[in-house]
Amino acid sequence: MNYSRLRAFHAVAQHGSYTRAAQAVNISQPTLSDHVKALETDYGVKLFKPKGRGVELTALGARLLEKSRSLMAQEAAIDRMLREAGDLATGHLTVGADAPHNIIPLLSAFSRHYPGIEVALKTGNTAQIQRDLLEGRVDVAVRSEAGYSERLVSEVLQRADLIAFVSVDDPWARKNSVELSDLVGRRLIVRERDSATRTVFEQFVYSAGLTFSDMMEIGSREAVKEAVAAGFGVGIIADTELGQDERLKSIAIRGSEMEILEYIVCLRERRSEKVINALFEQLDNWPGRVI
Amino acid sequence: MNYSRLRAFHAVAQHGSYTRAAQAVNISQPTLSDHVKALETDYGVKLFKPKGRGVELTALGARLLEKSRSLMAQEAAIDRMLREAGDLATGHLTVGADAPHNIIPLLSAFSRHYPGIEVALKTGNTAQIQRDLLEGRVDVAVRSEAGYSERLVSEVLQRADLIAFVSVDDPWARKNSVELSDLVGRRLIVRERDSATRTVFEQFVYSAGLTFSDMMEIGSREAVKEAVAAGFGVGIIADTELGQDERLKSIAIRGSEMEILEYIVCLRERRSEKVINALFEQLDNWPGRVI
DNA sequence: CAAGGTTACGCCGCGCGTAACTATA
DNA sequence: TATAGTTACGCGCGGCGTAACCTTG
Repeated sequence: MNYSRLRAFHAVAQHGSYTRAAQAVNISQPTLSDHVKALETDYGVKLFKPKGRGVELTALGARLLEKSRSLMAQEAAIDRMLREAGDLATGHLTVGADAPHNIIPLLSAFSRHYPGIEVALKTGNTAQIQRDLLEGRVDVAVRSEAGYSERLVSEVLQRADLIAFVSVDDPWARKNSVELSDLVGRRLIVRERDSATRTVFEQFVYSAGLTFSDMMEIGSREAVKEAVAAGFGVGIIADTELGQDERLKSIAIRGSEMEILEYIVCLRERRSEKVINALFEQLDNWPGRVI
Repeated sequence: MNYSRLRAFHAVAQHGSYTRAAQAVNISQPTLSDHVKALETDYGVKLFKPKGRGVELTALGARLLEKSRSLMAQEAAIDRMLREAGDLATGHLTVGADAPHNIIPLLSAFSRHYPGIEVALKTGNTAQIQRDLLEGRVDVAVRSEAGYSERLVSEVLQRADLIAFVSVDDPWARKNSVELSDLVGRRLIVRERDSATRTVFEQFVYSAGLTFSDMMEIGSREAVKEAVAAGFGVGIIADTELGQDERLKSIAIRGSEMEILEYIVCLRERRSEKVINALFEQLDNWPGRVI
């Protein structure tokens, strides 16, 4: 008796369709098909029969579903018990982040608070992090958009505004703020497409009906700062990310609030795990949290 | 929740020791240790505590054992249901044999009787077959000795006697029987050591206090026959294996009944599986069976 | 032709064993 | 010193996804 196979059967039986089950449990449909077939040939039984262009349970399949329900319930009970029993004296927490910047102080505090928990931080682009999260390779993720999926829950980690910044040698170095439209004449230094900063910025630019002809695209936050410091043009960045750099001067952008949000996200079904819950609690009590 | 890990915990908890559990479930002890540790660190809990030079359950471990017992019972119930539901209209049966000779007619009849069952025959030496059987790569095995292990059950497939045989041109070709001691002066053609035939033969020779100086060892049944047909000497073989060969004459060996048994063996816990049971029933009703 | 299921195939990680190491009586 | 458990490490199979194919309304 192989549990992967039984789980596959269970999912298909409960959803009444391979396709829907595959979506629901986030496993490819051919895999489910394989597993169910393996179950059937191993025991020499028939669990589903074709119906229309879908499938339906055989009598035996229906009996099996009853039993598998009860088994899954048992499993859930065990899982719940163990999760509730965890004392946070030991364990591990793996965080995935596309931009590790804002999460680090939180993790450092968390780690001090729960010294027995091994904390790991995994970086990657947003898509990688998303997959890692769905497939359990990370416990929580830090991302710039809230969860798309029904399967995810999130809380705001940080709220920031996009600002412009220039070199202290720049003619604008004396300004404290500009209009979005003022940027049109300048060369802009921005992050690559599909970075959170860039996405938000372009969205605002678009809704303001503006276009910029002279944009320089640079692949990392640090490199953007260096380029601006070297006088290449006006940088765009989240205010929290600018840091203290003597060579740079920040400039607010009036009128449009270019808000950029960062979320901490986890799978809904794992939200209640002791370690994950502890992290969210840490966040709720976070003095440095700007909302 | 990972079932391998839970099973590992269950085994260790029930047997009260990693070592004993490892023997009982036929999994190496480090593997069990790994799995239990993974369970513990994943949930941040402690399930066993050291005691003397063994381990004992923690309070949480004891609670988990209760639940895991119930889950294992559920599993067994599902397994039983599916096994009993099998209708032998489809499925598969893999047989391992060191000497495929005697099993083939049985399998052929079985296959005719249950055309939906895919029958496969896997050959190999006795040790390989033994491992395949214990690790589930074959459903049943055909072997010359009954199961050593408590975990195996067996039935006699065939009972045969060792006989001598010579070329029809041999001076002995007119004899119908000889004494074991008569063989001393002749060159004997035998199978390799650790073949069933050889093992039984040597055992009888030893207990009769005889020694043979002129033995020719040949690596296959067919090659032995060819060598004897070519006049190299006197062959030793199971009577059922001689077949019809115009060039050969069989000669009984008087006095000592050199009996050689072949068993069909399976894991005790799988004896009741529909397909396996059907094979044993086929054997019980086997007209060609010589006992 | 579109929606759903199956077959074919290749990759990767988990589960496993072996061997070396550590600890306890 | 012997027995029980842990750590280290490498291998192979099973679980998985992608892509192509088949089937039914």
